[in-house]
Amino acid sequence: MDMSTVSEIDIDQLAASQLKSIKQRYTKNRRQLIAILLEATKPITINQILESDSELAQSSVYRNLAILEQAGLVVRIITNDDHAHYELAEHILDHHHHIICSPCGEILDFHLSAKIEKALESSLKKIADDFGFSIDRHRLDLLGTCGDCIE
Amino acid sequence: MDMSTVSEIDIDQLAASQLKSIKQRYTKNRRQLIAILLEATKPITINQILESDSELAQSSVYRNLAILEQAGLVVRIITNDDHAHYELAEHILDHHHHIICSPCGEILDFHLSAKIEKALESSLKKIADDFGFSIDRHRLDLLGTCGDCIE
DNA sequence: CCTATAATAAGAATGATTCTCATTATTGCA
DNA sequence: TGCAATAATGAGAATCATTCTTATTATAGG
Repeated sequence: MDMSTVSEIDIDQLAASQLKSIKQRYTKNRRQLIAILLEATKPITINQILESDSELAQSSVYRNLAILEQAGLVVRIITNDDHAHYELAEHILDHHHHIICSPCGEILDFHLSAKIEKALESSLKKIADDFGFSIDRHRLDLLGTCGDCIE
Repeated sequence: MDMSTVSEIDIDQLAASQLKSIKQRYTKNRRQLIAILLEATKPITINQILESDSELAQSSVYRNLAILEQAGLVVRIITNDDHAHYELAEHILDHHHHIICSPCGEILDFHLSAKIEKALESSLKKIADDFGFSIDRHRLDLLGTCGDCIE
């Protein structure tokens, strides 16, 4: 299997189709956001997006990320950091979790072994049933301090 | 084992001692916050705290919850909801995770079986090492829709 | 009982995010 | 291809949870 679950060409089709299903267009700005998130390889903030492309208007970035999130293409990640982080949804990347540095706010992706992930999922399914919840997804975060911030 | 890891009497001693270690006093307001969180049995928002005791000043509640968090007595929980939720730290309650209803913002606690929790922890320890992270804690959230919001 | 120091609380300030609305782009149809 | 009709854009205003300021009040320790 190659690096990503979905090839870059397919992403455009996927994005167009998922946006269409909520009656939204796949515009130049939205295409650009997807491209930036794809290059980032880790969750990034709105400020980082604005720095990486000075053509983008802040208000449009906020609005379009919200729309991409509604379309299920992008996930917004909230931590104790002031700024939200954004990354592509798991069916575009793959299922993973986040390791978060509390001092600097950086977020990196990590993967659980298939075995533990599976055991966890089946546990969680049972728990959701017990609570009468309908589950969308789970998230697992590791909170601590990265090597750079330890010194 | 009884309902909580630490009995109510011990909490006062614990709170006093943990506050002292960061040179803070265990005042009437802070005692009251601990009591409210203990009664809540689930994570609650600042608004809910203010509603439950009209004597408390909003600014003091914010400040004191931040201090209780620094002392390691309280945990602040951030979700996609606008309002942060607060609950007592895990050495006062016990280690647990959160099931979150996206529509209404409600948060409930759940427990993983000891077996899976243990397997997960040892996995996470290895991953933290690989990343050169020093880990404080992990958190696992189940995101979905509660029974009340499904109808 | 004093005095120094910390905590309190009312309201102002901050800042990420959301909203407004006039302008610009796009789509579908003739 | 040209023309509405409709959607997207972007600049700046508004919102609102949270944090900060500061004058007042409480507390601890000699």
